[in-house]
Amino acid sequence: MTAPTYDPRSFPPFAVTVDIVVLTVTTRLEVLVIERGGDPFAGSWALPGGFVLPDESVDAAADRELLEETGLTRGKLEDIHLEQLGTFGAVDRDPRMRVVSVAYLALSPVQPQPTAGTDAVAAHWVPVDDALAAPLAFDHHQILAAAVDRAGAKLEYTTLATSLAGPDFTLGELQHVYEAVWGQPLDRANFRRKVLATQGFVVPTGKRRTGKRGGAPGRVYRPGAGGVMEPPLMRDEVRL
Amino acid sequence: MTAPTYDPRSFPPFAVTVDIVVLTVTTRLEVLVIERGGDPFAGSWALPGGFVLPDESVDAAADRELLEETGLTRGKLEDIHLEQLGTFGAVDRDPRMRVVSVAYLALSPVQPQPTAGTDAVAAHWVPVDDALAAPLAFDHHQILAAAVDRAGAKLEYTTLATSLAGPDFTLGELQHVYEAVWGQPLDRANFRRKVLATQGFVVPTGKRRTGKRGGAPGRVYRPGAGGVMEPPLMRDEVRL
DNA sequence: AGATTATATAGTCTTTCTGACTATATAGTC
DNA sequence: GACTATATAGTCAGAAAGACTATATAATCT
Repeated sequence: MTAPTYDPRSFPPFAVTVDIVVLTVTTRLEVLVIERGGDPFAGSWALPGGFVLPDESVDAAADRELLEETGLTRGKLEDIHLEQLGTFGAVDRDPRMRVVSVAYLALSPVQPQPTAGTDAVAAHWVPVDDALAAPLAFDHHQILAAAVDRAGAKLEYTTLATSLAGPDFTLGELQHVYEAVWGQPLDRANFRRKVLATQGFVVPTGKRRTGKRGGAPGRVYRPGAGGVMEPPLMRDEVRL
Repeated sequence: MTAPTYDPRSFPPFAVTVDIVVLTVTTRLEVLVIERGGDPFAGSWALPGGFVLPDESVDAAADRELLEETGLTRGKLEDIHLEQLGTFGAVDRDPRMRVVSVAYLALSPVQPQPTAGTDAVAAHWVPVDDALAAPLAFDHHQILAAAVDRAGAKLEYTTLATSLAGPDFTLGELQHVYEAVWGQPLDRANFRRKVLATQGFVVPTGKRRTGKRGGAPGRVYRPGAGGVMEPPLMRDEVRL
């Protein structure tokens, strides 16, 4: 090994940060970004995030940052799916110093007014397509792309879409989540059949709700307990 | 944010390491472990790994460690699948200092005699079941369990099993890879049908090979170019 | 040598699931 | 009141999987 003995007194010091891709679905798939105030990448969009503190785990840092950026209280936070996405550790990903960033994917059923961080930058929701087309700071384009890929893949074999569809939803709204994330239309009848046949996907509430543009009022469901769909719900192709 | 402004001159310093779960299939699923020489966890098994150096990316560190531990040359390394598994960042995962470890999963078609590291510890292959039953150092039990889960899941929807089956293999040997990773028997005829029907899974070499215990000589295949299986090849249940 | 055992390969049949499609009811909008 | 959007129920053909049978080949046991 090039590194000598595992010695507590001599190791290369790194900064470790967390970056969070918070996705939500309105009419389209959107992501929470902040506008950078200072250099480098001043004025560019970036993902919310920050340093991991010495006395907190990396996962706890992600929890904390999500809370701080979205202003969500602890109780509501439990409704937000948060999972580790991957770690990005290129040597020159931050021009100032050596930073290793652990990226997280969060799925929010609501779009809270984001809180501007203490570094006084604006935070807001933007369509994912716009964010991917814009020049993002650091390697955040790569991170965002990975997050969208992961989200799309997870909708195939888990019931995670309910995490994006709100506290309750009609099957039409749930279908819209799939179509927004996958960027492709689905057959309504077949989608219904699959969702209703999957144990633990949705739970009927007994209520009905009418959409904005008319149409018959659909039954309202809550997220079920289930996790894995087997066999999966599949899309045509994976968009690259 | 609790952390003040993103300031290059004041950040909490972390040690960043990589840990590698190298899996292979012989008669069973096996993992490469090292025997720790010094404290903490002296005498315990641990995953191979080491510090990320200041001038290399995290991915490059994983490449390097794999090379050093297995003694594989660059050319052969290309045959070994290596992917990031996840990052483990609990506050007290190393009793000596704050260490964040990026874990990798490697799938080796061969079992090279492992090289003892410069820290003079023995490295050897052990059955995964034994490793999971033994008291592993640090949080390596958790990492190994995550690796086995990931490997099992990936065999379902990718053609990655060929990375574990050797440079060439019969369908019986490929089936044995699945059975070793999943810990469950598969129907031979149905397995053949699925593999041969999946584009890019295997490529016939035209040769035949006889096993150790007799039986008709099977056709020998090479890994195909394909990546994703759709629909996936499924097992009965996910073992937890 | 012949029986036994292990493996490889081809094929059948039934059930399940999907994709494509039709029909009908309900609610808002032009 | 016609039109449009949505919700829900249902049909039908094809694809795929699970369970199973049959047959051929090679090593090993007796």
